Amino acid sequence: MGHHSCCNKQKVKRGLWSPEEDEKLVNYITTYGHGCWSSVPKHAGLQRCGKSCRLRWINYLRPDLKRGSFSPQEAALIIELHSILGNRWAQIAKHLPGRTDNEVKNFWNSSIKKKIMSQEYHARAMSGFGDHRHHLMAHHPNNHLVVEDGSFFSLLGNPNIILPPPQQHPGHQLSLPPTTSTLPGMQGLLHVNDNFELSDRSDHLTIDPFLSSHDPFLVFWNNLPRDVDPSGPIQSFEFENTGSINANSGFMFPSYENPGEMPVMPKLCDNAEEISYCNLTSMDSSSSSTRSLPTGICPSEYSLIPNPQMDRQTFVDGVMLRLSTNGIPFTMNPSVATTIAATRMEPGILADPEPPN
DNA sequence: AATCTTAGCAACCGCTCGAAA
DNA sequence: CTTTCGAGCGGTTGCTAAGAT
Repeated sequence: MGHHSCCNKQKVKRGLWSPEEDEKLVNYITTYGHGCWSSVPKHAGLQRCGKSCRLRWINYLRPDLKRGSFSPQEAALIIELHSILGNRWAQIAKHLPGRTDNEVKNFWNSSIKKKIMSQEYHARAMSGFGDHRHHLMAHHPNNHLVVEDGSFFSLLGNPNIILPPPQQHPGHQLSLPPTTSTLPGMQGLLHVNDNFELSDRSDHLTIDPFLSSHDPFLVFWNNLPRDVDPSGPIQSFEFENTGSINANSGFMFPSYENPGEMPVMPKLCDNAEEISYCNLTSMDSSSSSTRSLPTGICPSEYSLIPNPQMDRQTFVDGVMLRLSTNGIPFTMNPSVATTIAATRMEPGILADPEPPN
């Protein structure tokens, strides 16, 4: 088992880096940039291979690294992302500013992996390490939906929730399956009936934290009026106490008319006016109903890391996340709305369209 | 106190991918 | 089209320190 090809050409040092080596590498890269990594050790005066230099810089010397132990929020995010992305550490790390894929991988293998095996830890992680209940509150008449609670869970963690690109759906129509049981990763959601309950406040909904990672958005949808006209003017609605939420009474999770269609990232736009909508047609009961689902997310007030390569977009800071459905604005606390997820992203969905030549 | 075990972490290795020749 | 090379990724190894025996 020999060294990498770039390491065979010269005598290279291996093993831990000395402070002197670190200093040489930092001085060189901060002055000249890394350029071609294979030429870095020569120019920096290091007896290392370029690959080793690259790794040392990326995983340890980069100035934007966070260091230190992972916060509970980061741990919860890693768990959430891993449940969707699997061992794609680089993808996961992209959503953790200042963390490297190596760091996330080590943390997972040395810490989370074992703990998550136990049901107890799993429940704790999903509960957000804090308050044991999440709260969704709809404030009428301002039509603001506020998710209270500083803990983490995903808004759109369900890949099935992401809409196909509009160009593939001129009518923006999605059909919903009669049951969610066949949707991947949705097993737990069938228990939603048993764990959702309404508090004594008519506009106050309490969700069992163990299931809260499953899209509070859906709770919101389930309480949207059924007679919304997506083509009509902006209208208000009431978020009513309709009794217990019945997962069977309305649609839960959108599927795709064509299973081969790719889910896409919600469109990100610069202002609320650009938010667009899709209709969802429920076909799980004798009478169909149509609701409007926002396909646009307005991040104008927030620090968003846009990256076309990302599978998910992470909100880093911010006060409130302004969303809108069917022309009806509402806000969400981004400390809760940590991630907006999608399994795939179509080119051009995130970025502004190229101007015509 | 000595030895063994374990956890955490840094670094390495082999592989894939994409760009360039 | 094929080859080469660099960058990046995920799996794995190996070192060190702390804890257990």
